[in-house]
Amino acid sequence: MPDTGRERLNRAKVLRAAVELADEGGFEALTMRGLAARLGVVPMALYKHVADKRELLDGMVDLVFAEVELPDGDDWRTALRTRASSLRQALLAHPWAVGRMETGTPGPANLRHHNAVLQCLRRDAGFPFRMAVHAYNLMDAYVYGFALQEKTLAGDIPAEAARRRETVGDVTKYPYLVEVVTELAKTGFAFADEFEFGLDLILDGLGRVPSGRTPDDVRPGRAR
Amino acid sequence: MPDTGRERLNRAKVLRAAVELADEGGFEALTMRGLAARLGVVPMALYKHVADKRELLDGMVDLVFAEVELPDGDDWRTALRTRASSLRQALLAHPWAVGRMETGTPGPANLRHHNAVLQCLRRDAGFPFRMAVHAYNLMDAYVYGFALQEKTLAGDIPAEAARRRETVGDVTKYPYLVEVVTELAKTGFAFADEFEFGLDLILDGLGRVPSGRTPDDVRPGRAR
DNA sequence: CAAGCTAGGCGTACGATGTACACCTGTCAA
DNA sequence: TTGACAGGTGTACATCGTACGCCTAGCTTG
Repeated sequence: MPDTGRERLNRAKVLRAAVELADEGGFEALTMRGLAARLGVVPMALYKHVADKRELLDGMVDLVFAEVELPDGDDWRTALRTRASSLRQALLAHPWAVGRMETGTPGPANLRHHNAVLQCLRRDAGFPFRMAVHAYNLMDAYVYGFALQEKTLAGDIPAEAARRRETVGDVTKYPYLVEVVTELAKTGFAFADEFEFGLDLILDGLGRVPSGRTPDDVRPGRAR
Repeated sequence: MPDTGRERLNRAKVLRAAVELADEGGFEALTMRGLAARLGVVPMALYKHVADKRELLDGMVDLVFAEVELPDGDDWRTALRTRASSLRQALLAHPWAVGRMETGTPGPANLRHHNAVLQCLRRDAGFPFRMAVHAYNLMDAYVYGFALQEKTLAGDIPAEAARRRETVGDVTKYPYLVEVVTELAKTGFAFADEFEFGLDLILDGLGRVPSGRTPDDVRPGRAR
């Protein structure tokens, strides 16, 4: 008789536990066996709620999407800025999700999110279609890429840099690298500032491009 | 007697074969056993040339770095543009490397590359230190993020989009998403153009920021 | 209330993976 | 001639995802 004291499982509980597990131990800690253990259940029990590990991941990713603020109110630039920061925040809280947000089949939160961003670009910002696509791609590439760097460079840039001074070996061979390494070790490195610099530059650029007029394939500079 | 007809293995051959294997079959096809088979050798033979799989990957990544053009000659903007395009190209040819370029311990090609880019930013472009760091982070985040999108969205956006129309379900719920899906299915989607739009916008922004003067923490707009 | 359906647990088993460890054998230096 | 050693081999193990079948509590239905 399966101990009736414990509540029964359901999909939502499995997904939440999976997210917690991955948050705590990283992606490689997310194993069906480990997840089952955390839920006080035998591994195969999970497959009554999730088809396989890929589908599990899809569900987890959608939970992350659900955490991201939708662009709303304000003017479009601050709306976009807020959603970008929120997206970075979510990826920072769930590093295992970096590089997996757009894989697999999209869940409801995913769809809602993309629709909301597109609405902001088309309706609020008034970008012509092609321009909206450009803008969306640019911003997502930046945020995802930044999150990737932030994850792999793992926070402690100064420490990492110091440790790497030996790796560099012959100091005279890579003077500019050495400068970065020593300078950052001294002055530190704030990912948040770094992120905002790029985000502002991008939003400025998007604001500068003629929005309401040219219907197709606007390019900022580089006449060619 | 280990058949003397075949050449002996060495580290470089192992790395090259590993890259080929991953290029052809994707990252999950890169297994020690598969690699050994491709080299006509027993799995454990590889460990005479590579400490473990992580080190193997480090070596592979450095081969990719070696393929990336260094910024050189020209004015700094076209130099940076060239290296960014080249980096995207390399990541396109080796999708398994996306998200792994800055993990593990950096190899010689990696160090040389980063040093060269920093030299371009500091010496040629004349950016003050902090600004150079900002610029580098911004550009790498963009290129890496774009490569990530290009990899996960897997090329055939129109087909993908068409297939996804069913997934979206209630069309009235996500009108802007539907627009993108139908429109891209019709007009197609060129990653190359998309990439250049963002790259130009970023380079323009970097060119606009006062380079030679303010020594610290320059921000493009958004006075606060 | 009896019967039986079914959702949701459990146990066992299999193939794939990375790699530790011991062994074996040409090749070459002393 | 001999002995070290670089480099290939074979076996073995822990860990992973998951296929397949069983078992039972509790609800549905006559």
